[in-house]
Amino acid sequence: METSLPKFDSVFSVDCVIFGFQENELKILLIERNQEPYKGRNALPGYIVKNDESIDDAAERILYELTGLRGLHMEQFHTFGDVDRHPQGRVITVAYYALIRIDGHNEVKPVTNFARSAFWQPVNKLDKLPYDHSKIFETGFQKIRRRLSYQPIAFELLPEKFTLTQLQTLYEAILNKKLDKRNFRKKMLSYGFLKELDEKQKGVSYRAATLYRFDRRKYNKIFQNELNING
Amino acid sequence: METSLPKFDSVFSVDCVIFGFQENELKILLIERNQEPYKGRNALPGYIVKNDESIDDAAERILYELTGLRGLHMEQFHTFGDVDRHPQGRVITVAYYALIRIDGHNEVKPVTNFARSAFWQPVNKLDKLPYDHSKIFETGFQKIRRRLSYQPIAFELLPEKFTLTQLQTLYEAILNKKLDKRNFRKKMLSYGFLKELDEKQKGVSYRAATLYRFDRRKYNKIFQNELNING
DNA sequence: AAGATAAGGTGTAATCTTTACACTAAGTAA
DNA sequence: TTACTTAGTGTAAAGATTACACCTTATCTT
Repeated sequence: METSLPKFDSVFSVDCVIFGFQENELKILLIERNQEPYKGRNALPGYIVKNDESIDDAAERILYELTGLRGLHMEQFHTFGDVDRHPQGRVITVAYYALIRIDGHNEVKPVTNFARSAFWQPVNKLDKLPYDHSKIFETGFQKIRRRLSYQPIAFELLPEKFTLTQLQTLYEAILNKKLDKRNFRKKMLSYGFLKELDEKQKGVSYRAATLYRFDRRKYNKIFQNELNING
Repeated sequence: METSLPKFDSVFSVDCVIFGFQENELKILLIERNQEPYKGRNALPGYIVKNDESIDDAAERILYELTGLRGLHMEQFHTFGDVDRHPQGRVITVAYYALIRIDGHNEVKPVTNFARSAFWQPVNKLDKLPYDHSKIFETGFQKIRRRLSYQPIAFELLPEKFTLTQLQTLYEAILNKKLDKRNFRKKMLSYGFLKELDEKQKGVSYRAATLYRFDRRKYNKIFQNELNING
């Protein structure tokens, strides 16, 4: 299958691990490939960096072309450069992650026809991915897990208004362990960047929980200080 | 100066930020370049990755060729890919750092003639470096600083036998702040991976301090657990 | 309307960690 | 012997983390 493909010398590409949270599950964004190799297989959104664009710019462009998502804050986390990681030749790939709120405003849909479709896949229902994409995903997952333990990045993933239980469920999904409800709430509220709203959850068949909103201004102030203390 | 140089299409390179500790100063390893561009200037050890080697392997080889150092544990920390970061064309560079004990067994000396010399330069006496090497250094420095705050990596930099004051001075150099002597000692000793020796510091004109040795076995055990707790 | 169901919401005591702080001890040099 | 310089040590207060269980409130069912 792969032998008839053209050989090229060396290129860089970008691969994206985009995390979202939907129906109480942590998910990542996959595309269905519409090109050989691995045509028809699901993979991380990724493509080749152009010669006249920085890798950061490439990451933005590629994510947009393959999924329609734009303007995310993406962060580089590792570069994968094994000789045989790509069947067509030497491809070194820079991996990025981002966290995004899945809502009505960001339907995912490829813009070019390199991808046939884009969709959210729960992280614990991931099949083996082509190339070394499974390894890339695992590395990225570890990075956000570690990062969550010193920076409350989870808000990026939640809707604008959320309940404390949703927040906790998300933490549990990322950290992969149960947390104590009272301690979790105490700690989160103690940060002071959660604003309690005069609104309750709707459409549940039990007692509705209070909604909260994330106050980015306060968060930045606190996080700034933390940086200064450590560095 | 740069216009007469050959243009190439796109390549990957590796740059190394190697930290050492000598005479109570934190230093990094620089080379004097023996090739255009920037011939005669001091720069980070770095060179082009071959087409048939992984970037990790390339990092090892390049460091050896330019400085004579071998077998270090190097860790990738960031990839720099701005379009114009290299005057001759598109060069994306993967940056690595390592921590090393400077002692009699690792004289630094280039093996190829791409570098005229290799030497240790105190981090707070660094001039502006060519390419974006200053930025690469800064990023690497930030990474080890952050890493030090959750993992006691400083031992890599010290001689086999060291005093607690040396250890503290090193911490202070990396974190760039004064630490409390009593609290520092209490904390370091509480980890349990420092072994007190029956030996004292020699050649000082004041009361000699007790020497300690780092117990890697115990350290690994503790660090393993920490990983499990957080992940 | 009463009862069942299901999640929401709350406080305290014990333990551990971190911080702040200052003097005596020991060795060398003059 | 004295002066100098760094080594080495303890404690109390404040803060953070952990473990733990019950009542409340809304909805749904009968």
